[in-house]
Amino acid sequence: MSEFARRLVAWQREHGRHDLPWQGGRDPYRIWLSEIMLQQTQVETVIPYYHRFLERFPDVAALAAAPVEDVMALWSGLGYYARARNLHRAAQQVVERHGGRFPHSAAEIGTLPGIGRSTAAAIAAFAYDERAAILDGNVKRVLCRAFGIEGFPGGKAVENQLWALAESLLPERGTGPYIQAQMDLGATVCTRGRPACGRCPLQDDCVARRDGRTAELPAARPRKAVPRRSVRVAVILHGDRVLLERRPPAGIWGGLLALPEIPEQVGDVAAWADAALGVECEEALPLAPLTHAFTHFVLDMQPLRLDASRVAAQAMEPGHGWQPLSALAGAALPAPVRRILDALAAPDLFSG
DNA sequence: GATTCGTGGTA
DNA sequence: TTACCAAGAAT
Repeated sequence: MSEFARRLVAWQREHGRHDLPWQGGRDPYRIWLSEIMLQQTQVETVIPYYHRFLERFPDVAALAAAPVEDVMALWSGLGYYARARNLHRAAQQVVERHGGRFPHSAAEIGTLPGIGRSTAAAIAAFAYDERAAILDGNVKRVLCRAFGIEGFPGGKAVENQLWALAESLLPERGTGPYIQAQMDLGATVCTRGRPACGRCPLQDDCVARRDGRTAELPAARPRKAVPRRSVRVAVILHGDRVLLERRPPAGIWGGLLALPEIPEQVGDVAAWADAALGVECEEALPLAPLTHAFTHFVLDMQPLRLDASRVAAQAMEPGHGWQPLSALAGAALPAPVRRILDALAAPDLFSG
């Protein structure tokens, strides 16, 4: 075993994380679920979602048999909703193509939707002790600092270099504890800002530490201006219901329920609601605006409240998007839509 | 190879 | 306030 791996594993035994909800077992379903939820998402955010999801879908068969809408609802607020759609699709593939038995090799696991090279390796290592390297944000940061790797690690060239390095450092046995050690070190010691080098098992050999360059490695993503967009959305109320629309599968908030967007050129919003949605409304009243920041753009949202005076009976039938306000807690809503509707139910008395 | 996908935490 | 980005994958 390389000295690198030996020190990491020894450190992990003493100082790593051993009591996370998805640790301690070998159920590939639970490991898989945790790995998907943890993609680009921090541990503390995932934990409550993980428990709720397992309670509703205790195994891959239960997940495969569920309507995708139920899956999306349990993912509401977690972001990157394609993960939930892919998770559901993959569960159905496991049932149909693998007889309900999760595939046993990283190569096979990696063919399932939503599972790439790193996630496949993590599942295979934790569930089946397969010897396979991972390369997530933690590992990239640890390797870039320890070995003084230059260049943005999200770029293809540097990433290939890191994959090769990660493979070369793999111990012959005990991949699970080793990759857990890499992730734990990155998450708790070799952090992005203010790394705790004094507690690091690699400090004697770390290039970034030696050269005083922990703030420069790994290299930051190249700059890019973040575009800003603004949109008006309609909060149309009728009795105890609000009108929501199912977003198309692809694109932002794919498959979720959202507030209808008011086209930019519309002047008379009430007239638009009548013509476009078949809802006769009173005058539109502005609610508190909010800003929602995505990774790649910023969205300014101006919600307008409209009270429907008359709605076609057909439009009130199930499937037409009128959701009872009481059912929103379990609905598949994006975070800002949930925020707008929550404010509707409990207005912030101090906002003025 | 570059973009597109959420959300919340941190400095 | 702004910038950055976390157990990445798909296109």
